[in-house]
Amino acid sequence: MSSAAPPASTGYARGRATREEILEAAVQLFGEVGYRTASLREIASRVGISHPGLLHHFPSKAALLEAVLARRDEVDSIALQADLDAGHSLGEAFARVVERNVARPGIVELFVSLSAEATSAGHPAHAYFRRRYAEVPATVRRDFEQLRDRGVLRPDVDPATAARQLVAVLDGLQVQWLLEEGLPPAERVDMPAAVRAFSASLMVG
Amino acid sequence: MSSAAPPASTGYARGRATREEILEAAVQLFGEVGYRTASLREIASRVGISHPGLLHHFPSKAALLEAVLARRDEVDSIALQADLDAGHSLGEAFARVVERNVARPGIVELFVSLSAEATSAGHPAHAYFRRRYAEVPATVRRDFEQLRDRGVLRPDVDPATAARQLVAVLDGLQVQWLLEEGLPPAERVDMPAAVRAFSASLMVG
DNA sequence: GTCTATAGACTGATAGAC
DNA sequence: GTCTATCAGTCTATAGAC
Repeated sequence: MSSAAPPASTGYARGRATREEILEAAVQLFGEVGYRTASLREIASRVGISHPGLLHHFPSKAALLEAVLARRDEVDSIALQADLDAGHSLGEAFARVVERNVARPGIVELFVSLSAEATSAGHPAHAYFRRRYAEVPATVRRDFEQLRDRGVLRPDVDPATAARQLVAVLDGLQVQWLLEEGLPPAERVDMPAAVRAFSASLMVG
Repeated sequence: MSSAAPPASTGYARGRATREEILEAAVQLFGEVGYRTASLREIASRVGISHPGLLHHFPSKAALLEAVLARRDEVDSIALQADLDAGHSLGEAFARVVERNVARPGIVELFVSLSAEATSAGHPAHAYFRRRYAEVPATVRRDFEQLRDRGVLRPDVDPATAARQLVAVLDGLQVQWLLEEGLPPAERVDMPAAVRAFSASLMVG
């Protein structure tokens, strides 16, 4: 499958490959300039097709955004679940998500740009991010409640507050990290280390 | 001065009033949809003039953005300094900044939108936010170092790491808070309380 | 100081050929 | 599945009248 196979009469294999390329280019450009400022023409030209060609695969710009978010969710949740299944704590699993993202700055840019943009009510990703920010801190809170019951969480730490703080630290560090682009690595935030340090500061001993 | 005075032959007083109105409307719209998506026509129409009328006061869109940022810096730094002069700790002064911002959601939206947008190298506020994110954590770090020397900071807390975390918590909570708009207040993050809780968790006993 | 008119460029989406 | 051509809308900025 894939690669340089000539377009078959079905056109199917070529179509699949292009769909992936489009999603990849869209992640990149949405990250660079945000959803609203990104143009279908620019995304299309980056994968070597015209913008009506792109619209054959995704019927509208908003549909393309939905597909981008659905794909990120799929990839991330599989990797996260694998880390949890391997016995890592939730905090450590988060740190490993960050570790992977540091290697793919486009993903970090995507979520920083989109979460800020989607803050406004009319944005096509508004509902997505509202759901995400309702669910993620709640999941972390439940995890912290279990840790508290097992005596692992520091007794003076409130699970709900700490969950919010962990998510906030994650998001806030990404902005700092992006704005330090080009600095010598030693002067940039070490995001995975910072996340681990914060998690550790919530636990006993 | 100000108010319903008829346009004098100098046109000066009227001009000053309009400049303030434009800046206010720009803060609002830049916050709502970001700098790039905001249009001069929309800002102009919100203050009841045409867009060439607006461009008489600010020669370009980027100049308008600069003026908005300069004005926010002025207002915020005066208020922050007043709190410090009144004997409040830096952490408490930050919490009070947040307290004021909660009453003016447009300001929170402005900084969340712009800091995310300005992450990309070509953005007209890129240099501004790079400077800001180099200076603010450094100032907090110096403050924490003094607290450590006076035995107020918990001995296991690293000033530099904690400074970064405090700034990150501030930024991250703003995103959470904006995405919880419309929820009953009890379910929304209490940002000032969360900032105070985080600051307190860094101090001894 | 504010306006109308306009230049010149870009946008998302559609029609229809191949 | 991809193209060219095009529609109807948007944008920043400028020219020039009043």
